Amino acid sequence: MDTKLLANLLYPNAKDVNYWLEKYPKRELKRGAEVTRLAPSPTGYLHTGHAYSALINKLTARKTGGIFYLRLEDTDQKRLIDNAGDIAYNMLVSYDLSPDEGYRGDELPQVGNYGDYIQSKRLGIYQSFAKYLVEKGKAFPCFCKKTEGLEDVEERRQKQLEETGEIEEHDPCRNLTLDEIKEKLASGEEFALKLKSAGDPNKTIKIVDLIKGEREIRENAKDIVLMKSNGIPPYAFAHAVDDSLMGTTIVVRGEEWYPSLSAHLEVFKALGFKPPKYAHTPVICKLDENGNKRKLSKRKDPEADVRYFIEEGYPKIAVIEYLLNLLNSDFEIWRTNNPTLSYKEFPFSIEKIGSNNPMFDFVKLADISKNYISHLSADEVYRMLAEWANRYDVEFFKTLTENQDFSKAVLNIDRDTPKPRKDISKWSEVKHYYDYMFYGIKNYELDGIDKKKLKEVVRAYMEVYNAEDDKETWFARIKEMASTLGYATDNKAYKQSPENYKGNVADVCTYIRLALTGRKNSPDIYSIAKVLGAREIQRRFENVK
RNA sequence: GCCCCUAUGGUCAAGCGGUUAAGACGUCGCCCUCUCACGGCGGAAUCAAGGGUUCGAUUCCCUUUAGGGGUACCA
Repeated sequence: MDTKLLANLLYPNAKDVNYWLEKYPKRELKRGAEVTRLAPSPTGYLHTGHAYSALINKLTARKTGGIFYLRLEDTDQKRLIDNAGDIAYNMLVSYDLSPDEGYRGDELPQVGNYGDYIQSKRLGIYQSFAKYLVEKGKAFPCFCKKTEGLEDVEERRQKQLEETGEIEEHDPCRNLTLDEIKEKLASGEEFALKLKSAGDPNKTIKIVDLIKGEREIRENAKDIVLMKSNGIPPYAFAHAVDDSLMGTTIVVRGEEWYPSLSAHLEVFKALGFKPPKYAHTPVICKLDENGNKRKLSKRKDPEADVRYFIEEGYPKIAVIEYLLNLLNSDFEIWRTNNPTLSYKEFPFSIEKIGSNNPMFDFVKLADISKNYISHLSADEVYRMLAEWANRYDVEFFKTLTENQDFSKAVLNIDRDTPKPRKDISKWSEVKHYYDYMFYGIKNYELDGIDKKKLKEVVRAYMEVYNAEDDKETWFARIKEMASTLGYATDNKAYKQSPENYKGNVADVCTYIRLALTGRKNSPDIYSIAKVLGAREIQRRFENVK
């Protein structure tokens, strides 16, 4: 068969591949520098798994002095969603995972010399390489009726299995003669371009996966589709062409790609390109209703969308550190040893990524987040909280910003100490946590409380309260008052013979706390009183008395 | 069905032929304490099962089981 003729027949207008090869010369980078990329499909949101990959990519590029770029894989027209590219880019930026190169949202121009970074804008490039493969006799047109989605394929495969007992991997159209092809073309039949696989499934090839290590996989033998009949390449071909031309050195992708690796490798080989290194990452899972592990799913799990964490008000760094902890489990040890360093200083290693699919753990996330927040200053907390509230709780934002000093004072309670409180894990919790500070007391937690004693204590305390007291005199005063009312001021004495007392000083404090906050538990009441101020305190006492 | 991946406490996991099997979260108890947190101390809890290989297996091999993924003109 005259493949040159065929190639011209199929792609009469395609440029020679050398045009592109010259346009996109090899990157000049220092030794060891890795070029990584995130290549999401713009389908409406950025998956938590994307953030996870992006982190690996970004850290690897930074560590080696390389480049991390963003490419949009919009080759499936059925699933495209408006603005999805923007969403993806903005999410990366907001998590401090901005790409160094590539697509930057619909507003900003792309950066880098290897664009376009949107696949649908690269059709000419794919055509050239498709034509090249035809010329080399490594690809052929297939005129079979195209299938529409998974059901069709399953049906066809099932039928094939029943008829022949096995699934034919080589496509019958690879045997079409030039005349037959010409005829079909002339009658206007659409064609898909398929790889004429030269692989032998009984042979294996050795590969090295950065995460899985050395492996042997079967050679590909499937005549996979290189160009769909609509002229757009599917993932496999676009991947090989783009990552070669763009100079990607490490492809980080989910483990779900691992089974198709041999096919991808064959495409690289056919193209005459050296394949990149691969890192197939574990997939983040969760436990479903039936107790089974399963992949985080966009439809069922809100946490599959990274925007969820922002909406809930988890600090971005906390989310990143949680992910990092999943990636390299020694991160935690490093973190405790280096409590003030940025996670960016952590010696991240792709090889240390485990191969188990981790379960997403909100409790752990909350813990990391609480630790992170506890180390922030009141100013920082205020800033981040206000930023969050401004978008997600406007009413609270108003309250918060109406009196900045007061808000900051509230947020500073038990904060500026060697052992700061760790009780806030996300911004959406704060309003409820401190509602008695911002909104007054709606209702009192009175179950199990002796109201007579409560009133008695509050009345007595009103008499002796002095807003000028420092903490020690403040407490001394409470003790004194407690004592005259018949409460124990010494815990041990109280424990030994509780019958001699009305209660102990802890109970007295509980009454005061109740009057001040409406709650039985709260941060330090001395600080709370200070922040509330003398007038407000009097008011609150009056309410209870 | 076929192919691939994975398997250490409830969760995340160190480990890479000989260990009292780290650590973190959670959980439980105690201490500290004006409550709650924080902090400190301590406890309970793990090598999926069965075969090999070996002087010796959590570690290497096989089988089973379980879970995940793939088997698309989706990525």
